This record gives sequence, C-alpha cells and structure tokens, in this order.
Amino acid sequence: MQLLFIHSDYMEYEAKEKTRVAEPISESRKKERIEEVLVVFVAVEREDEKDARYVVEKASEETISIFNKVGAERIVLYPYAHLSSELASPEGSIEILRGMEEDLLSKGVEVKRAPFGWYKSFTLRCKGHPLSELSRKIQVREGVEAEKKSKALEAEEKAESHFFFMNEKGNLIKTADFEFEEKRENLKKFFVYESEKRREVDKIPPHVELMRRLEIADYEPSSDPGNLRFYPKGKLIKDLLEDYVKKSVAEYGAVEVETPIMYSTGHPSLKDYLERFPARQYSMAGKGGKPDLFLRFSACFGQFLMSKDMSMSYKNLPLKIFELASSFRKEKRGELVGLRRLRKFTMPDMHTFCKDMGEALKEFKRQYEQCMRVLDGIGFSTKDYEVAIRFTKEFYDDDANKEFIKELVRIAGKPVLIEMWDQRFFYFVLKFEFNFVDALEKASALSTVQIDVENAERYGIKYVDAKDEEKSPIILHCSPSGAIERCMYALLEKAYLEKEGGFLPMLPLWLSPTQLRMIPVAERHLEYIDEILPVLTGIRVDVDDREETVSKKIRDAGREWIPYVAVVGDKEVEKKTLSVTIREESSKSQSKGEQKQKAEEMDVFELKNRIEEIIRGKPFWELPFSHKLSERTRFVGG
RNA sequence: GCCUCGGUAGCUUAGCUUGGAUGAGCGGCUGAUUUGUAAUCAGCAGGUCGAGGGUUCAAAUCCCUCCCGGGGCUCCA
Repeated sequence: MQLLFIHSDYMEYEAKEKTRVAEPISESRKKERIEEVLVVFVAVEREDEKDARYVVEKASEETISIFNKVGAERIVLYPYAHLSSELASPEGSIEILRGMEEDLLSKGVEVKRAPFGWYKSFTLRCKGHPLSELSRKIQVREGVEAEKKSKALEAEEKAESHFFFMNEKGNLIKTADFEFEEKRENLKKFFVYESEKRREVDKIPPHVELMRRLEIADYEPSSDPGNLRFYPKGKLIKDLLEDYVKKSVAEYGAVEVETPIMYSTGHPSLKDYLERFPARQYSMAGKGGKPDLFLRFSACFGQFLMSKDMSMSYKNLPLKIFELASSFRKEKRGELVGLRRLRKFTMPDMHTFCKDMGEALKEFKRQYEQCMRVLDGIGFSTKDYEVAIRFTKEFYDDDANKEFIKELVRIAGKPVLIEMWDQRFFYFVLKFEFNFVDALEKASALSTVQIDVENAERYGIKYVDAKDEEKSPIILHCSPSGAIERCMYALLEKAYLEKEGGFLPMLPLWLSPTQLRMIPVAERHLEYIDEILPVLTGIRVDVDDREETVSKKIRDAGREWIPYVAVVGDKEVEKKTLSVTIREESSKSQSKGEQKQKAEEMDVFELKNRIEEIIRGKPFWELPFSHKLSERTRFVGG
C-alpha cells in the first residue's frame, strides 16, 4: 500500500461521474468540504490482499501517528490509484479502505472516506510546514520470513507455561491458592513481576544515582547505549568480583579458557541461535559491506566449538570449562537500565559435560548449592533473592525427578516459584535462577543453571564411553553469580533498601574501595598516621589530609560509605590508639540527638586484625589512587 | 523498536503555563581559620539552557527532527 499524507487547511471534493468500478453511494456523500484535515491518498496494491487485516492495522497505525503529530482535526481517506502501478482488485481495495475507515472511527477520529471508483474534482490547501507532506509504504509481512522462524521459536510460541509455588515441605501449590506470609513479600513481588502485572514507577532506579555518585560507573553518551564506562572505584569493585568468581569456580574444579568474542554468521551450528534473536545481534560488516561476523552474546559457541575438537573419555566426566566472558546483546532501547540491563556485560559462563541425565542432575544440585555459596560470598543471603525452578512437564512426570525438585526447594529453605512448560521449546529441560528483587520491585536473575539436551548433538560434541562407543554428553550451562555488572547493581540496590530500612548503606567490606579512612584532627597529627600506615598493609587505607574541619571529613567519609573511620588527634597520639567509628554498627537518625555513632577506641593492631578477620579469603587489590585525599582526582562532580 | 515523561554550570535544581538581559545551593579555585565525630567564613571563576532547524522584532520558554536518559509495552539465548 502506498500512502501520501497532506496536512491541509481544507479539502473539497465532488464525485462527478462513475467509472466501471464505482461503489454505490448516497447523494449526500458526493460533495464534501472538510476543514483542518489530514488528507490521506491511498493506493491499495495487489499484495495487500494477501494479508488485508495486517495492512489495515498498520496503515491506521501510521495514519494515527501522523495525525497526532501534525495536530490535524479530522481525516479524509482518498482513494488514489496513481500512486502505484500494481493495484489491488477494486473489491479488495474497497474492503481495505472500509477497514481503515472503521479502524480509525473506532479510535475516536472523525473520518470521511471519499467514494471509490468515481471521477472526482478536488481542491486542497497544503499547510506547507515540514511535516505537511509525507509518504509511507505499508508492506505485507513476507511469507518467506514467517517460514524462516526456527523450530525452537515456533515451539516457544505454542508452548504454554503454568506457574506454581512449592513450599519447604515439597507441596506443589497453585498460585491462586498460595498464601504469602508476611516475610515472603519479595516472593510475591517476584511472582507479580513474572506474571507481568507491573505498576508504573516514575523514579530513576536508586542504583543508577548511586553508581554515579559513588564514582562507580556512568553512561557513555558517545558509545552505543548500554556500553558503560567504569571509574577507578567501579573498576576495582568489578575486578574484585571477577577475581572472586574466578577463584570459586576454579576451586569447584573448572578449567578456565578464553574464546573469541566474534563468530562467523555462516557457521551451520550457530544458525539456529542467530535466527532466534536476529534483532539482538551486533553485526560486523565483512566483505562487500555485508555483515558476516557477530559479537557473541554468551560464551556458549566458543566453548562448544572448542569442545567438539576435544577427545573426551567418560573417565574425564563431568568436565567443567569456565570463561569470564564479555558478552554483547543488542537489547532493545527501552530495555536498558543502568547496571541492571546492559548491551555489553561480563558473564561468568561455565559449561559442564556429563555422561548422562543421572550425572547431570547430580551436578545440577551441586552447582545449585555452589551458586548459593558464591552469592553468599558476594554478600547475598537467601533472604536477598527468590528462587525460580523451571522445567518441562515431561521432566516432572518422572517420580524420581519430582523428588529431585523437592530436594532443591528444601535446600533453599523457603517457598520457591515453579514454572512448568507443557513442552520443551528451547534447548533445556530444567533450569533454576536466583532472582534479586530491587527497590522498584523489578526482578533480575543472578545465578542460573540449565540442563541442555540439544547442543551436544548440534555441535557434534562427543565422548567415548566404557564400551568405546561415541555418545553425546548432556551439558549444564551455569553462571554462578550472573553478570558481574548485575551483581554490582544488586549490591547497590540492596544498600539502598537497607538505608530505607533505617540502616546505613554500605558495600561488603572486601568490596569497599576505601576500607579504612584516617582523619587527622590537625596537620600535626599526620606524622603519627604516617607512622602507623605501614602496619596496615593488606587493607585499603586512605587519609583525609585536606584542610577541612573534622565534621566535614566525617560527613564526607559517610557519604562514601566508608566502613571504618579512624579519627586521630592529640589524645590518640599520646595514648597510641585510634578512635574508630564502625559504620556497620552505627545508625543515622536525623531526629534530635538520636544519632548512634559507634566509636571504639582501639590500637592499630586490633583494628587491623578486626578488618582482616572479615575480609579473609576474599580477593584484595590495592587502592587504585593516592592514599592522600588532597592528591586525588575527582571523576564525577558532586 | 513503539508509547510516554524528561534534558538549564562538574552535581542538584529555579525559570517554561502567559516569549522580553539564565538565578541558587553543593562542588571547584583564592584568602582567612589548624579545627575532636555528619556541611567554618568570605570572595572569585564557571552556562552556544542536549544538538540542529522553524515561527517571531525577540526563544531556555512555542513548533519540528535527531541524540541521551526515566517509565510502560515487548524481551532477556
């Protein structure tokens, strides 16, 4: 369909004479004058008849959009054959024009449709502003395109899912019958989020403000949206989290690899994946300007392509391969938010090759527990996330599997959201996620494990069993922490929620950029501080040597969420001690004199031991900038 | 991507309805103060009002397009 829009002061037309294909009309419709009008010249084309409903819908949509934009008061639909050389049949054209008329009327717009198949005279006066003349082409969806959909996508569209809850006792309860205890508020929010009855919030997510104020990360307007910049403090936190995840995965027995970040679109094994999410690829121009490479959206390809060239024996299984994978997903514009949803992110991605389903389930359970430990180490207890377990009906029909699911719920120690699919629509039969619910009541997945029964075959990954026969392994996909950036988001949101609950917000000690700040009361106390600094190796210490009042320095330390603040004045120098304010044990209440700053007097060795005790076993990096505040560069104002 | 709301100094913002020389606080710089637990005082500098176009004698203000951000839809391999 071809459309020509003219925003006019008025339009007049008069039907003069019938053509062969004229539609019968009443006398009153023969002559019209319409003021403040958007005139829509329409040529209905042959191919439009293939999918009239779609064309009508799209054309009305476009028309309404332009109508609103230019601020016209009414619409005239004017059949105009001369816009196309491939016209539809007269009957088909009238049908589609009537369809548009009805559609527009139903949307509350005043519409006149000029009679079809008449010789007409007309005059109109175009307003002449930049948008007063526009044209549009509506194209029928390609039949070919519809067929191109992968089988997986078709199955997904047909697949129906059902939600349940399972309580600690292992009872499967219909969502409608489930009663949320008071302390299960987050499970409820998570379920509401999943079942898509969301409510509007008109607030910048707390973590977005925090990531900037704390000089962690920021948007980079000159890049593609969703590709962030990380300031020194953010880079430090990110590195620490990455180190921690790497270390815990290594302890779990995985070998670390590195695979390319871009792949050929032509590779047969990658085709199905690509077809499923064509709009979300970052494509790279290749020969002749055509895209022939894409950026990976996970480490799956690289590791699968590597695995198919390995020689695996059943004796090696289960085999775990890990990669901390920078991944790229061109998420739709409106889906991006701060550190929660990015286009470029860092995904810990572990694949485990198992010889059969029995071994896969055993591993699945181990990794489920491992994920809980990893999150706990980062700073999330089971109170901080909600568990979702999803599987196919076929999987759950097996009684042994029913017990298996119950066991998982028992380990979680609280009710869990269950989703059951009536058929398998993608590569997995069972998965779980640990979901964080944020201050805006949105849920995001952190850890996840999936049991993949399809990709070994697709990629030709084989192992040799005891009888010297080649078999396809079952593959587990595991991200023990979820994206590193998402962990940072959740830590910030959690801190914000704690602040709302009356606590002082802070990051876990091992992730705090400055762990201990020394505040000299006067310049002469700096000497003493220099003396004790060598004792405090292995701790990120800085010194507020700026010419400010003590009050100001205390306040600034608080704004930076610094966990330990030591004030040094004459008293301390004399007694060789420190006056240490411990953030975790303090609380701020603005209301009169209720401040509970917990300040303890201790010597430097006590303080050191105390801090080391808490951060033991966690990665450590030095401060990424001068320990003197007076020498420090600001990365963000405010 | 679509719908919707927003973008004024490094940060937070007033002004926009009804067009008529961009104002403030924090931060920065300079000076004074050497300070004992959540903002010491004074002064100075800092703005093509997101970008481009239009209307107008005149645009931060009205209109259009684009960019960036928030929310909703959608989606999350």
